[in-house]
This record gives sequence, C-alpha cells and structure tokens, in this order.
Amino acid sequence: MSLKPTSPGPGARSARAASRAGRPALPEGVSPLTVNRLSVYLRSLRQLLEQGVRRISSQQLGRAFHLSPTQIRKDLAQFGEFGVRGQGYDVATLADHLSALLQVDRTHRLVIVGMGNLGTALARFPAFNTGSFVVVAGFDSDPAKIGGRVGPVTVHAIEELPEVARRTGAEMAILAVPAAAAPAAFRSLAEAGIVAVLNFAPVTLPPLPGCRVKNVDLRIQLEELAFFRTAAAEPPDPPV
Amino acid sequence: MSLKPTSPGPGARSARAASRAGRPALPEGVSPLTVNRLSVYLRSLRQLLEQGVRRISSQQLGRAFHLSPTQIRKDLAQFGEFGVRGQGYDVATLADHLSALLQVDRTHRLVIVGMGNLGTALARFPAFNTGSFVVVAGFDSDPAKIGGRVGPVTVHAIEELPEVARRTGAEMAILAVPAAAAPAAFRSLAEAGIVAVLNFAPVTLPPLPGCRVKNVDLRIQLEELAFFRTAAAEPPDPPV
DNA sequence: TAGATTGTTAATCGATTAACAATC
DNA sequence: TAGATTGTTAATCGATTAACAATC
Repeated sequence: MSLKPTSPGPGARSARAASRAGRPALPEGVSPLTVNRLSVYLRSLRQLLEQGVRRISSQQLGRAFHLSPTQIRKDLAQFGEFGVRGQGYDVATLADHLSALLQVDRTHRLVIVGMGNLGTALARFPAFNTGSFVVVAGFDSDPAKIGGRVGPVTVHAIEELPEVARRTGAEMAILAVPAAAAPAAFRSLAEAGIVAVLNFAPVTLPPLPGCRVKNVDLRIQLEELAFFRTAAAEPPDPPV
Repeated sequence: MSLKPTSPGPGARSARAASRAGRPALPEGVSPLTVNRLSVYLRSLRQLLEQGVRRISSQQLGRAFHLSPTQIRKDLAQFGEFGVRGQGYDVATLADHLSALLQVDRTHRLVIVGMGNLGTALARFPAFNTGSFVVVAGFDSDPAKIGGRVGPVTVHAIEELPEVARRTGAEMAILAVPAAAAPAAFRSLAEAGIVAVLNFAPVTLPPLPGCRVKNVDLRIQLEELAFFRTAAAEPPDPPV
C-alpha cells in the first residue's frame, strides 16, 4: 500500500496537553462539537469499509456524507497526521485511529437507571449493545420490577448500585428517570464511581466532580423542530 | 400585577424578518442553539409555575437552573420585551410567550416510522404524548407488525403513509429505522407533506425542500461521552 | 515533474460574555 | 429618589471557512 500514515506520536504534536502526558489526545481542550464530528467520521468510515472502499480524500468523504472537507482535515489535524498528501486517507487505518481516539476500541459497560419506557428500550437498543458498549445492569425504584429481567439485564434496587457497579466494572450510565428523581440518582452514580452519564431526564444536570454528563432531553429536540416547522411550509418571501 | 409585559408587536422590532411579515418571530435567522435554550427556559418556567413562583429575575433563573442570566436576556430580547426593568419576568406570562414562540401552544401530530425497540418506546414515551405532541400512527416494513397496535397507535405499511398522514393531519415524524432504510423513508415523509423529522437512524440526512431534519444518533452521543470519560478519572496534572 | 490533496495559517463568521444606559 | 434589573451595545471568545504552502 502506498499510504504510510505516520504514527500518532510525532504527528500529534499539535495536541499540546496530550504530548505533555505522553498519551494520545487528552480530552481537555477538545471541543465536544469536534468530538461529535469525529464520531460521525468514524460511522462514515465504517460504512465505506463495508463497501470495500480502501482510500478516500476529505473531499470525497464530504460529498458522500454531507460533511465539510476543510473541517474534516482541521478536526483530524488536532490529533495527528492521518493522511498522505496527494493521496488522501486509508479508510481502515483512519477508522482505527479514530476508534482509539474515541475509546471505542474497547468495551464500555453501561448501567441504566430508570427502567420505564425509554430505559427499557435502551437496554435492548442494538447501538447500546454492540461493539464497544454493553448494558450490564438496570436499576429502578419500583419493587415490582426489581429482580426481573429486561432484555439482557437484571433490574436492581438503586441501593445496590455501588455493589453492582463494582462487580460489573460499569463506568458509564444512562439516566432515564423522571425529572424529580434525576439529581439524586445522578449523585448516586457519581458516588458509585461512574464517570460519564447520558441524561434523558428533563433537567439540566451540571457535572459532578469526577462525573461528566450529557443532557439530551428528547422533548427539547422535538420542541426545537416545532419552532422551525413553519419555515418550510410557507411560501417564499415576496421580492422587495 | 405590577408587571406589564409589552405585547410581542412593538417589542419584537429586533426580529427583523418577522416584523416584515407581520407575524411573531420568523424562524429564519434564529440559531438552533437559541431555540434549544428557549425550550430549556420554558421547561424551567413550567417547573417554577408548579412551585407557585410568580416572578423571577434572569439571575435567579440562572442560579436555579444552571443558565447564564445574560444569555437568557439576550435570547429573549430577540423576540420581544418580556420583562420589566427593575422587576424581572412574570413567570406565567413569559411561559405563555415562549409556548407561542415555540409553537407548543397547540398540538403537533407525529408519526413514527420504524417500530423497532426505539420506535416502540417512543410511541409510548410520555414526553411525546403530552401537551403539545401526540403520536398518531406507526409505520413498519415487517408484515407481522402491520395492523397491530403499539401503545396508543396502529402500525401501518409505509405505502399507506400519504393516506394516513393526510387523514390524521400529521406534520412531524420520528424516524427510527436502520441506516440503510432511512434515506428512502425520509423522502417518503417529505413527499407525504411532513415538515419536520427527528431522525434517530445512524446517518446524516440533509434537509429536503419543505422538510427539516434533526439528526440525533444516540450512539454518537455515547461515543462523545466515551471520549471524555477518562478526563475525570485521572489525577490532576502535576504543577509545572 | 505535474497533479492531487494534505496540514496549517489567516480571514471570516457567529456565539457568548461583560458592561452599562434605560427605566421600572 | 434609590435600588434593581432589564434590554442593548461593545468586547471577547471560539468555531468555521478560505486559501495556500508543503509534499506525496
């Protein structure tokens, strides 16, 4: 193969904080917007891989997946030199680099707190149970649910969280409880050593020391869409 | 009441496009980031309303819900003068204004395309079936599911989409099909007159004329979190 | 070498924050 | 009037885009 991607080592010299620690790419200083896009790039590369595409330029990638070529290069450059000038990127190699960067080259164990509609669905959700993520336990306050199984997991009482988290080695969590219960549940998670939480409860949880949160109230996404909904349906402005 | 919020009319003079059309706040020119926050403000105000709080300043609102007071005022100012200098905002009135702005003062009918794990859960999801949103129909390609019921809705074949959409008056949709099926399903939705789609499929769907999309691949949210997951767990950098 | 495409620097654009005059 | 808090303008910060030199 004519592509010789440089090792992350020398190329990563622009990741200032990282080089200091001698590890790939320290999270601090990287924008969540960038990380989100890296994840989209990886998703796209995986699709190319399935199609047997071996090499691609930022421009082709942009056309195929509605991305900006400049931004792709800028984003990647933050972490190393993964391409070859004049040639583009090796799909498999770049996918590997991104997997390592995003930490999806290993398995993350998740617990789900709140086994209502959404929690239950997420326990069975393929995207949360493939490759790098596995749901290892569920928690609920309803005694009727405790001890039962939902999809692949057993439902526990929230009091068991510290013990179950330790035993299973869980380090991430999905929070899908009602708003009123969310702050306390979140504190329990942080205390149990969970370091990252995807929060579906309709409250903004600020991060706790040692525990990052991403708040994704789905109703808010729907309301955002409702706001913009008219624009499309309307006749264009008359010319001035 | 000592609060006399001005009508949207004169106050909305900074919403340039809107005043031109003589309607409240035209979507164009408003950032999705702003709209998302408006939705968070509304959620917060509703909570205050339940607690019986009648009046609040941007600063109090910020403290209570982890928001920036300056940003609250800036965001609101885009659409009118909803507060009273020296006094703050009337909770109920501001909530009403925001509801109107976000179009959640009326009911939006949703269809769900793809009745797998996630689609099924969302059909029953309270946040998608309360107040301003109702799920009115489901669609799936699996003949075994067609004709059946899921929570509140009947499952139809995708071919029936135009007819069902017309009959129910649906104007928004949730897309929860596999990646490969998403683009075609999205086109069908746009053709059936759906004007806004919340897309959970792991592909980026670019907007179609007359139909807006919000792409919210949940796995990507999880991967973003995985990237940052180490930061918290690590010992702080040694002092230089 | 000529053509292509990267990595990077500079220019633009947009969003957030700070500061303050207007005013209840 | 004095105190408070808005709406708004100006300053800062960050993110995206354009342009191009480096180089395969």
